[in-house]
Amino acid sequence: MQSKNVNAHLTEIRDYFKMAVSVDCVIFGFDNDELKVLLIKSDLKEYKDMWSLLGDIVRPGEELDAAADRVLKSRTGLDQVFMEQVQTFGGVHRHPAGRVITVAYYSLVNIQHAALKKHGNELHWHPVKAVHEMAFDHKEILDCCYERLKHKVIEQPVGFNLLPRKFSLRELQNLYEAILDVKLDRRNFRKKFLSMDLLVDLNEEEDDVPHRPARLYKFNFEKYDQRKKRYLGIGF
Amino acid sequence: MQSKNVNAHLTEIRDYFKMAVSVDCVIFGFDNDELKVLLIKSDLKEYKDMWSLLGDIVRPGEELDAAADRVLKSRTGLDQVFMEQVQTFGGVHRHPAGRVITVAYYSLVNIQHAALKKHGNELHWHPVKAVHEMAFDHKEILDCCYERLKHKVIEQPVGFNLLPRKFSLRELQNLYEAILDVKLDRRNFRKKFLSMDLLVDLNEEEDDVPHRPARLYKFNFEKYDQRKKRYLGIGF
DNA sequence: ACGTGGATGTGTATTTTCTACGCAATCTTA
DNA sequence: TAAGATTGCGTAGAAAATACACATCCACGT
Repeated sequence: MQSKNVNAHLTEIRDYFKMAVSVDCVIFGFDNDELKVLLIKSDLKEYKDMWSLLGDIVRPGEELDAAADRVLKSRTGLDQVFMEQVQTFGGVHRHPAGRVITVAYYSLVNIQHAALKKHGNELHWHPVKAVHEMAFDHKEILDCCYERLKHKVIEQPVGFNLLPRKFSLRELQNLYEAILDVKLDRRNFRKKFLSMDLLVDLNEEEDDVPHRPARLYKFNFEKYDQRKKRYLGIGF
Repeated sequence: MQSKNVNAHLTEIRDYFKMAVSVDCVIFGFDNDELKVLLIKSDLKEYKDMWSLLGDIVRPGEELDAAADRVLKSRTGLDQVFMEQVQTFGGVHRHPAGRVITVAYYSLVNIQHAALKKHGNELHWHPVKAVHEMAFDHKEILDCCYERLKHKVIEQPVGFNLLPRKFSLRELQNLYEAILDVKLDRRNFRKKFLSMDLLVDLNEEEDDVPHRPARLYKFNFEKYDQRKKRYLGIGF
């Protein structure tokens, strides 16, 4: 930003400082072999009974990431989960109350660990594929974050954040198939993941399954963090 | 007591609408086999004589993308160039004038087509690798956009936006080598690009080169636009 | 007790892509 | 006209992605 504009007439400056900034969180979970998103019923009369993302105004003196963390924690009790800023939506008329620019985040949570705090509002996990109409421009934001997630999981193993600590390769594959909406070959998927050497074999087995139980693994976060961000396959 | 609380509440609400939003443009160009970025000397006393990105406050009633377009056009005369929103920076103290949240964009322009409008300010193309200290948090923003660009060019052929309409494969390779800061094999690079079938052989040759002239190509934007966004190599 | 169903765990062959080079052709300049 | 530098093309080997077969294990029903 150029200072010239900041130093313009004071009245102008006041106009410029009349915007509000909010954060909106697309909170993804995984349950029942489906990718889900946490939504809340809008209490704005303009969007009565429509579902909306979890968000809030950014407070004066509050960092953007902190605001997103606060929203997540206040609704799910969770913190220190995977979260990433995605894009900022600034449509002039996107909010009935005035010019509200919103910074969109998505986060990946273990749906079992989330302790939903309803505060009287209706809070619900929705299958992502079943969400259509939403309040504000939230459907657009959801779509944008979902695309980012798809892109992310094929580059880096972030899917683990959606799973329980212990999981089988089948569960992991179901997760990828659900997110990417593709069918994957079981054996190649297994080879691919085991060759990354990021899974720790727990020498445990599934329980309570009506068939041969699978081995359980956990993700090796330490090794992943140590390892340099892998060189992306440039191709040329 | 009661009224005091109400007043406090009102003040709070007003505080929420006391932020300013700006856009900052990382304008990339390519010249002399170097990736360059267009910077301007800051005239803010806090950052006297330091280089900063081109940006401006988002006006009331102005879309974010429109603000970025306006900044680009006002300084370079260019419009309808490749531009992408990257990330939003909201550090509480990032601007001396108050809480200014900035949305970062990067754009790719043909440096020859840019007609710099100096307005008395110092405007200059800097080699990206030679930029170190900058005003505000602009170095961080530049780095972030540069990383995004690196990521982008290995996924989609956007580099053409930095080149003249007619170019040789050598120039194209120099571009990629400069952006990615790698050395590429000449023959494999050629094969890779020709196999994409996005280059149109113009049956023309370079001129004024002290060696065998290379064939000139142009990018086939029509074919690229028609073609679906290629399925990213999932790998599993 | 035993076979069946369904899912797990491992291996191998094929295809495709990436990578590493060799060499002739072309143009400029000495 | 030879030397130097760069372009343009092709081929062989390595690595990765893909396709596919089969044996093993556990729960359950008869």
